[in-house]
Amino acid sequence: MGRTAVRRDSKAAAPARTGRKPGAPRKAKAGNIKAGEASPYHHGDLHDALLKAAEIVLERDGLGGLTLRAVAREAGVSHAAPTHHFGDLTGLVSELAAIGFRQFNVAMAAAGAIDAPPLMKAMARAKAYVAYAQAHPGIYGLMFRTERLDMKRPSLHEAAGASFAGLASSVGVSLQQQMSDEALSLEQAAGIARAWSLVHGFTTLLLDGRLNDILRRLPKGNNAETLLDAMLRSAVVRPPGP
Amino acid sequence: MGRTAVRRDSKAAAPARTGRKPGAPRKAKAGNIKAGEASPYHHGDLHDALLKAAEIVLERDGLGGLTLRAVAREAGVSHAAPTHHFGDLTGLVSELAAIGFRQFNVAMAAAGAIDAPPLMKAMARAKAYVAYAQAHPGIYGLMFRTERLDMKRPSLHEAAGASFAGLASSVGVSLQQQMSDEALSLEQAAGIARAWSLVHGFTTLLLDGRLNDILRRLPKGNNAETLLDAMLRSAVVRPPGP
DNA sequence: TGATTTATCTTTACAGCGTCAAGATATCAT
DNA sequence: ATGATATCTTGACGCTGTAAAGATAAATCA
Repeated sequence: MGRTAVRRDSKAAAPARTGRKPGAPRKAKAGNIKAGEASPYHHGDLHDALLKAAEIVLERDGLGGLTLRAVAREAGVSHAAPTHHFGDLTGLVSELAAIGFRQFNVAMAAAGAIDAPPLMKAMARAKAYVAYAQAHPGIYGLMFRTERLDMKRPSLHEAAGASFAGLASSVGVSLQQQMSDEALSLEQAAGIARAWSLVHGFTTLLLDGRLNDILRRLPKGNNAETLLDAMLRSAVVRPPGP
Repeated sequence: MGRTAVRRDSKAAAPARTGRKPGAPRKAKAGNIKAGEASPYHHGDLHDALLKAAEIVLERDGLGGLTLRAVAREAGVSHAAPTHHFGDLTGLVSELAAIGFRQFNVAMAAAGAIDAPPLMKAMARAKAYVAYAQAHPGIYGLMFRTERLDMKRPSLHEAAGASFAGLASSVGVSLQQQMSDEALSLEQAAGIARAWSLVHGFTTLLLDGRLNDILRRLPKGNNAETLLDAMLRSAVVRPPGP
């Protein structure tokens, strides 16, 4: 009775969506929306469109601005549309993180493909690692924001696992040993932990602005990259010997 | 007009608060509430009580559960009470992070006070670093969740700066050089970045569960501590040479 | 002391959020 | 063609942060 509902959403949200009465003549074969047309009731490829919108929102408004409703607005659909495709916010965030891991894996594979002595290769990989994070700070942050992820999601679990495998193999742990769930020697494990901790720690500190004081006080001509270089040079990479 | 308000808060929130009509005989000198008494209108030391409540909520419900209203409920006050003391959620979170940095600084100072050769001291400090984070995972996470902090808050800025100073000095940068905002050599900066990245990276990976796979496959009798030990042993600590 | 100012806390209100349920619409299978 | 199913919208609810206004106690001052 005495309860007057108030509409709160979709104020100036999606353009050209209102005012289409039942029975509009939209056809639009799946996955092939003509540019410029008003959006049809069935989007066609909303799943991917939402993920792209999410990436835009994330890098534009930061993690705090990454909400289901903001993504829906960005994609021009109703606020509840994402639920159907991702279940909940954790689902969408997890899928976005999975995309990040896959992008990351591609970048790391490219960096590892060069022909160079082991030490040079290791440095190139480390630089590619940091470079990816700097190019996609929002996504990299997401990839390691465990409390907002569902690591059991197959796509995320797989992509993150591939990243880890790449890292391990670059430190000298054979792929065979990885797959078989075999035990690691303490030295092998330490090698993985050391390499990963060093580069991940540097990356997160850098992205979080925790190195700003250091960077500001560096000798002229230096920056985050040269600092990374110097840091890696000073961190001797020992081959995993017996 | 047709707008019926609905009460939504304080369902079974604070005990023994309702039913105290105007003119109750509470006196309670500031900062000295007798245990068991019903809470007075003026709490006396709500600022600290809220911070303690916040820490409880954080370690119990995680970062997602750390809300102004949850903290107010935990402290037994109205949902808007925290605003007066901290301005907004960022303010409260930042104060909590500042407390974390101060606790952390105490722990690190204790670890650095031992009498041992430099290498042993460095290892002891690193272990103390990780140990603090493991003992207070929620707070440690907060201390580095930059997007939720206001680093310009004096208390936080100061406490975080002290942490950094302690770190730098433990790597051989004189306090005098730090205070004077003097330039750092690339080697000095690399030394700081390397030590911090290594230990911070290990800590965050560990707390985020990213090392679980490694830990599970370690030889019998090993755990996160022995892995850290092995990692630090393999990371040669070079003295900051000229 | 008594009056007034100030600090502290509560109440009320509102918009944004995630999420569920129900309805509308388009595509697919038969 | 027709029924089933997938996709998307609408509406509602309780949660959140936060602003504004009211209530109460403490502090200050005459």
